[in-house]
Order: sequence, then C-alpha cells, then structure tokens
Amino acid sequence: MLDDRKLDVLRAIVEDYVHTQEPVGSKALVERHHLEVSPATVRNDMAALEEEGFITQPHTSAGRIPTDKGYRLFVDKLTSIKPLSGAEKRAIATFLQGAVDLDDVVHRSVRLLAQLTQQVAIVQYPTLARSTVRHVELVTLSSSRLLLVLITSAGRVEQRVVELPKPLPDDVVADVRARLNTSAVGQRLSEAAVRVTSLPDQAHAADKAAVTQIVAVFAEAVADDRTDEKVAIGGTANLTRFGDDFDRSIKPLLEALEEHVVLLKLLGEATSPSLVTVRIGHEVPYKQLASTSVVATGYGPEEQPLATLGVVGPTRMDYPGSMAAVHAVARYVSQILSEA
Amino acid sequence: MLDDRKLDVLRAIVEDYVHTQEPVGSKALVERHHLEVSPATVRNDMAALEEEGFITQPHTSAGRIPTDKGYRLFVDKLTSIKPLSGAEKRAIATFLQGAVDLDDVVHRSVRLLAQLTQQVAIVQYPTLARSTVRHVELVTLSSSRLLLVLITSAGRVEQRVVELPKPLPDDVVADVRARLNTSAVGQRLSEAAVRVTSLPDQAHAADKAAVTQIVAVFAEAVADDRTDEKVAIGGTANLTRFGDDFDRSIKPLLEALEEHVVLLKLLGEATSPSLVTVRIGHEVPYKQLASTSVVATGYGPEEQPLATLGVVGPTRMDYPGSMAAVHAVARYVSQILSEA
DNA sequence: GGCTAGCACTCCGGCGTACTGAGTGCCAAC
DNA sequence: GTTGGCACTCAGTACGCCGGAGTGCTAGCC
Repeated sequence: MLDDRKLDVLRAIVEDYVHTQEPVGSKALVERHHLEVSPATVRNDMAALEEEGFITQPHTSAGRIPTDKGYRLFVDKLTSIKPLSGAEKRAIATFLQGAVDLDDVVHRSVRLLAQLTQQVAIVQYPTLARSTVRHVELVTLSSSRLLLVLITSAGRVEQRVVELPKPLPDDVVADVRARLNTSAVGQRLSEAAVRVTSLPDQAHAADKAAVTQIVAVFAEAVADDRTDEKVAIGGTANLTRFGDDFDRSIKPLLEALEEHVVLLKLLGEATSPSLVTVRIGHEVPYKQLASTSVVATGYGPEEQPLATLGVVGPTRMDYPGSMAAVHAVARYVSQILSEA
Repeated sequence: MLDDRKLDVLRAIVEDYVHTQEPVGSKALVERHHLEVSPATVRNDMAALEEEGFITQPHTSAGRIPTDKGYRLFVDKLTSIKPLSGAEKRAIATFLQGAVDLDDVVHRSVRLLAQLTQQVAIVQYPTLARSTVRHVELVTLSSSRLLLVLITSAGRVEQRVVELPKPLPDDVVADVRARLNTSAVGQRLSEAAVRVTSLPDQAHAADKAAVTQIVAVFAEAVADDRTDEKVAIGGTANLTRFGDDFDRSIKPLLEALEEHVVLLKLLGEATSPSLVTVRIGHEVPYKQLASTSVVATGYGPEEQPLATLGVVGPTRMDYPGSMAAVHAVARYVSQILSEA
C-alpha cells in the first residue's frame, strides 16, 4: 500500500514544505530531490498519499502540504533525531557553563533553545514535588515576624513571611532552625512537610503556638501549587517568522504564552530526558492551537525528571532539528543541575 | 495662534483617533463632540494645526491623525491623569494583597498592569544598588563548597556557590556568617561590599584564603550588573490588539521585549512614584520603536525609588488611562513593599 | 502492472480599469 | 471669523483578464 517510494515522496514533501513554506508540486519535487522517476509517477504516489490522508491540497491545482497525520508518520518513521554538530554541542556547553544560579540556568536554557530552534522556547522550573530540601533558614525580620527561606536540591529558593503570635527569643529561633534542618534536609518536600509536624510537640509549651505557625507556613510553601507553575519563556520574537496568518497561528499562541497553566499542559508530563515527546497540531490539547506543534522532554535525573522543557512552533516546523536541540539542551541542563 | 477651540479640536482628534484607530475627518468630529461650529470651521482649524505640526494626514483626502508632537501637547496640556474608579482601586488592592513574596508581587503587578491598560506591561525588579542587606546566609553544600544566600530589604534573594580553597570547619563558617551579618545587615549593598573586605584580616591565618573567597563572591553578587537587569513582562497577548502593521509595530516590539537591556532603557531612570514619565514615538530611544510610546514611573520610597514599572504600546494609546493605571499600581506596590 | 508522456482543465494571484465615497481646500457670501 | 458650496484627490473595492503552476486522466510503452 505505502511502498518505500511513497514514503520517500512524503518525506520529500515534508522537508520541502518546511523549508519553503509553500505547497510543493510534483515537478519541483523530482528536481530538488533526485527521485529517479517522472513527475507523473510522483503524482500518482501523491494521489495515493492524499487518499490515505497524509497530505492534502489547499485548493485544486495547487501543490500538496502535509497533514498532521503526515507529520506524525514523518516524525515516527521517516526521520531520526539528527545529531548536533560538534560546534553546536560546544556552543551549548559554553553557553550554559557560566550560569551562576538556578534562575540563570533556566534563563540561559530558554534563550539557548530559542536560538537553536528559532522558535518559542519554554522551560519549566524544577518542580518542588520532586526536589529534596537542601536547607531551611529562619531570618528575624522583627520581634514578631520571621522570614522562612527554603532552598531545594535543584537550587530553587522559596521564601515566606511568618507572622508570630508572640515574639520568640533568638536562641529559640536558632533551636527551631536547627530542628527544622535536622528533620527536613535531604527529604522530599512532601515527606519533609510530614516530618516537621512533630516539631511543635518538642518545643516548650510557651513557644508551641509560634512553632506551630512556622511549621504551618513551611507546609504551605511546600504544598503551594502555584509555585509549581513557574516557567520561563523565550524567543517570542521568533513568532514573527511564522509569517502569514496572524490571527490563526500567532494570536492564539501569544495568548497561550500568557497562561502558564496552559503552557504546562502543553509541555505535558516530564518524561525521561532521553525521550522526546512530539505533539502535532490537533494532538495538542487546545483547539485554538490546532496549527501548532510542541516538542518537549524532561530534564533532571533519568528515572526521576525534575521538570519539562521544550519548544512550540507551527506544525510546519523542522522536527528533526527541534528534537535534537531539545534533547541536547535537556541533557546539558540535567548535567549542570546534577553537579550543582 | 492656537486659541482654545483649536486645542479642543486637537483633543477631540486625539480622543477619537485613539478610540477608532482611524483618521478622523471634520464632519465626524463635529458630530461626535458637540463643537458648536461647522465642519468648514473645523477644517480651517485643522489646517492651522497641521501647519504647526500637531496633526497630519496619511494621504490627501483622508482625515487627520495626531503626530508625536500632537500627542505630546495632548499629554502635557490637554489632559490630566484621570482618577481611577473606586472599584478599580479596590481591585488593585485586593489583587496585590495576597502576594506571598517578592516574585509574587512583581508577577501580580505586571499582570494587573497589563489587564488594566490592555497593553504590554513591564516591571523591573527592585535594583540591588538601592537596597540594603537584610540577611546573609552561608549553607554548607559539601566540605569545600558553600552556598551564599543574600536577602535584600526589598525581598530579593540572590545566591551564589562559593568554591573553597580548603574545607572550613562548621564553627568557622558560623563565625564568618555572624561577622558577615554584623558588618553588612542594614547597609546599602555597595557599602556592605566595602565593609566586608576587612573580614579576611579578622580570620585565623589558616582560614584567611577561604574567607577571602567568600567575601569575593559576596562582592561579585552585589556588583553583578546582570542582576539589575531583571524584569518581568506581561500582556504580550495585547500586542495582537495593535491591529494592522505587523512588521512596523509588533515585530520590533516583540524583539525589544526579548532584550531586557533594551526594556530597561525604555523604562528609563526610576522617577519618584508620584511622577509619571511619558515618552512618545520618536522620543523613545530606539528608532525601530518610533511608533511606540512608553508610560513609566518609579516605585518604592518617594525619595529613593527602587525601580521602574510601566507599559509600552502604540503611540496611539489611551494616555490618561495608562498614566492613571501606572501611577496607581506603582503606589500600591510601593506600599506593599514598605510593609514587608 | 507499473511507469511515462501528453494534454485538457482548474484556479490562484497579479494587473489594469473603473467606480465609489470620504474628506479636503478654497472661494464667495454672510 | 464663520459658513455653505463645489470641484478635486485618492484609498479602497470590485471586476475582468490573463499567465502559470499544478493537477488528473488517458493512452501508450517497457
């Protein structure tokens, strides 16, 4: 049904269309790719491919363009992640090397990804749920207010103000700090939240209310869903390259970029960094984004990825290139975070 | 030369044009605004206004649109910051109330501003240069690596990894931490950097190199220019409302939004929160943004603003409304930060 | 049976022409 | 200084007319 040549034709159509952004005809096809057959033959193959729903024509007497189904086949069967050049790899490494803290890593990654793919890049901050506690700090702001600072293994810093029911002497604060760290450091955040619940009981009766309050704020900071919605975006200027069709492709995407929740849904569950997920057109969970594709993967430890990063662009995108870039950046980011 | 009626005409033209986004003609003008004269008279006035360079016609036999100079006169003389409604004020207050930390305050502000003005909003993070040190923390990562955490008065948290030349015992770390805080807390960051330089001399000879390293990292964190370039952006989706003329108005702005340095230059020096700065078209320091205006102001203490926030949009924007929103948000943010 | 050559057909897109209507500038009158 | 009248200008739109790219189909060829 779909012999090798037909698949070759499909591959050629996808590649040409991605390159020129214009419907591709049978004649141009045999010229650009050295298919050893005549245009007429290609036309027959095209008819078959169209019959199967892999390509379509915008109007009679125009060339063909791939459908979502066509891209899907292309991505699954007709191409592989093309390895980056040595120069590109080095560029990634040096670009990410100088990062000074987590924020810096994330921002550099998003910039890098946008630049490599010439598309819109999204990087989710490491989720708290999968991080462990590195350190907890209590800073006295005033006699009845403390600042609770939580530093996670991935380098994220969360801070919350604690309003104390009554002032706590400095040595008690120091004691609570020590106990907090003993119970929480090295633990998963969710686990840590459970462990610290016993702290109020260990405190002197007079301080119990205050310690309870501290523990409550700690638990709240850890559980706060909003903090898991943190993402960085870059390369929005690349939207301009999407060219025509402002209302259908650019506008909805620009709106989606404002809604971080939507973005996280686009990126999807964090997969293992070695697996790159591709969602094409209608496979994306928002109908306004039906002409948009997402290439994403997880980063962090192989078995336990911390979060997701990826790019979004028009369905007509360079999948092999994007997949390679996403894959490579995820690998380097994982490495850097594991060192830190 | 420019009598009151001519100014009225100019004001009417600006208001109509901002509203309809279309060149406004003499007839429509007398109808919409109840000018008590005939279209012919208005035409004469228009001719005079055009002579003076306040308005122009896109082509012969079209209505008039304001020039940058026209908007300038409008902003300076023909309008005042229109007070927000009570409902709007309350909305701002409640919207910003729930903020949990500085990041949250900034992100909420930028969203709020974008929503109020229906434009692109920019909020600069409090500059380090004008903040004071609230707390310095040293966290042991491994025997030869420390994490230095700096918390400023405005609630910003900066962290840096310190690679020690040789391991430091815990009690020495605690001692250095205490000394760091004693010297630095409450000081301007620049002043603090100077003060801590004497710390290595106070240390035991054996630890001197390590302490020197810590102090160096501290100084670097404080002086790092990049950290002053931090901004949050919101409402990019509102760009779609700029309508036509994608290449001239949207594209360059989208590119500018990628470059935080450019944005900071757009926002300009932080002014007192009670002064709202307006830059119109060519007054903006980038020629690609010649059809863009910026409305900005400082926030933080009146005499010593911490940073800048504002909106950017097409020269054809609702200046009174934008100015009011920027002003109000700056006031509330200042208030919230002073409480924290 | 698959491939190719030829050919008639379709239809987008660019181009020139004509028309419409909003808006102007100017002049003469009030 | 203001107004009514009028001729003029010109963007925008609609219409018709090609040219060209691309197709589908059929008949012939290997």
